[in-house]
Amino acid sequence: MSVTLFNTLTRTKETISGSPVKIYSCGPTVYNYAHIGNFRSYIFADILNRTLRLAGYPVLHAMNLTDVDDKTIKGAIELTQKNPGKYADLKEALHAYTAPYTEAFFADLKKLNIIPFDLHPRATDFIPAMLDLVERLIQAGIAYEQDGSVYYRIAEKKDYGKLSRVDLDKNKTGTRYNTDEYDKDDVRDFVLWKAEGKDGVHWHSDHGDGRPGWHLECSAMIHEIFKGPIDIHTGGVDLIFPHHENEIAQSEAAYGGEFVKHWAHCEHLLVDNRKMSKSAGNFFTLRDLLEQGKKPEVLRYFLLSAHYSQKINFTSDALDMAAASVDKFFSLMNRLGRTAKNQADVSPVLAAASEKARQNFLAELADDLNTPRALAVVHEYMREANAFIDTAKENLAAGDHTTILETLRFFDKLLGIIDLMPQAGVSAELQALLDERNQARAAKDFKRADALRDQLLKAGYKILDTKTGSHLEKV
RNA sequence: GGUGUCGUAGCCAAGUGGUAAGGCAGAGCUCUGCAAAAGCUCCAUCCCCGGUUCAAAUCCGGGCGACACCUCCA
Repeated sequence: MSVTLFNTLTRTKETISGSPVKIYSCGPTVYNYAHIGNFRSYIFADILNRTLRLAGYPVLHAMNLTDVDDKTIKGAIELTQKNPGKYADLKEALHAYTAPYTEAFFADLKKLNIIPFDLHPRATDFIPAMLDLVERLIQAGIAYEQDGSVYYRIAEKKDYGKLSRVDLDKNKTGTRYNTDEYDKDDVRDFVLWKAEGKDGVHWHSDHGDGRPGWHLECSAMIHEIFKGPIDIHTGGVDLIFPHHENEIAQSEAAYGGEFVKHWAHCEHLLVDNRKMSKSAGNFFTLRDLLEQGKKPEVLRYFLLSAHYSQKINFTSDALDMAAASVDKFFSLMNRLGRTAKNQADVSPVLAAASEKARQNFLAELADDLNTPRALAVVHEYMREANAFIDTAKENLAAGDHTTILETLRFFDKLLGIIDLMPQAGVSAELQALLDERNQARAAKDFKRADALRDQLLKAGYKILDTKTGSHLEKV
C-alpha cells in the first residue's frame, strides 16, 4: 500500500516513494534531558517509520545528535572550570558533557518503545564534511569570510524562502537585530563557520579556528550518509524557519540539484495552551512523568490521539483518557490470555471483520498518518472482539483466538504498547486471598467476601468475575 | 508588521461539498449476591455574519478568538 504524506514544501499530500525510503529526522541537542515536547517529534518520526514498514516500504532512517552548539560548549566550559586539569582539552570536555545526555536520550527512546533508528550521526564526527561544504559554498561564490567566520550570502539564493514562504524583505528586522553588532554583509546572512578562540571548543580550518554553525551539520551529514538527495526530512514546525530553510539553501548551492523531496513537520505539544519549551520553563521530561507514576505507553497513546499536524495540549485529563484506552487494550489482551480454546470451526464472520479492521487501520495510517482514525478502527475492533468473546462465553475456537490476538498485534506494530504492558504475575499469596474470597462468596458471607475484595484492590489488583471463574488483573 | 495554523458535543478528537468517525465522562439496560469487567441503547448540526450551490462543518468574503514562526527551540 502506498503512503501519502503532507509536504510542507508544496503544501499538498504526496505519495512517498523510494527504495529504501531515505529519511533524516532532526534529533536532540544533547545539552540537557529532552522534554516530552521533543519526544512528540521523535514519536512522529517513529510513527512514520512504523507506518512505512507496515505498508511494505524498506526504510533507511537517520536521526542526528547535535553535540556541538552554544549550549553544549557552555556546558563543556563549565565542566572544565569545575574540574581543572581533568580533561585534555575542551573537545574532550565537550564529549564528557554530552555523553550522559546522549545516553539518557537513548534510554528514553527505549522506554517509549521507539524503534531504533538505523543511524545516529553525531555532529562532531562530521567536521571534515562540514568544512568541505563550506569550501564548496565559497567556491560557488555563495559564502564569504569575515574575520575568521564564514557566512552564507542569502541574496545569492534567488529562491530563498521557498519552504517557509518568508519574504525577508517584508519582515521587521530593525527591532530584532542591531546591525552594528554583526560583521555580516547583510543582517539576514547566516553563519556557516563561527570563529572561536582558544578558550572555546574549536577545530582547525583554512579560515582559522572555529566551529560549525547550527544549520551546517544536517546538510553535511545528509550528503555524507546518503550520498545524494533524500526522500523525507522531518522535524518540528519551529525548524521550518530558519533551520530547514537554511539547510536547503546550503545544500542546493553546494551540491546542486534537489536536496530533500519531502519535508514533514509535526506541530507542537502545548502546556496550558502554550508551546512547551525549555526557555519558557513549562516543560516535563519523561523522567518527571515516570516519577509521577505516568506510564510510557499512555504517553505514546496520548501522542497518537491527535494528528501530528495539529497542536496537542498536554493535560492531566488528556493523559487519563489515554490511560483508559490503553487499559481497555490491555484488558482485552489479558482476557484472551485466559479464555479457553477448543477445536471448533473458526468463524468466517470474525475472520472477515478482522481482515477488514487491519486493512482499514493501515489505510488510515497510509493517508498522511491519520492516527486518530486508526485508533478509531482499533476501538471498533476491540468492541467487536469483546462481543465475540461474550457470545462464545469465554470459550473460543483456537483459530478465532489466534485471529483476534494476531489482529491486536498487527495494530501494535504501530501502537507499540504491548511491549510495555505490565506483567500480570499473580503471587500465591494473592491467589490464596482470591480463593478465600470466593469461598466466602460461595458460603454467602458477602461481608467477608467484599472485605477481601477491598484488600486485593489495595494491593493493586481488581477482581474480574467471569463465566469461567474469578481472575485478578493489575490496576 | 509579515507568514502560517486552528476554532466541531461536558472534555479529547476525526471529517473538509452530499446531510456529523472514535474515545473519555454521563444516563438507562443485560450480566452480577453487590460491584468490577464486557455488551446493548441514548447523548452535537460544527465560533459569528454575509455569499456561492440543488446541497456547506466542509468553498468564498468579512468579523471575533486562540496559537505558532519571523530570536535558541521538536
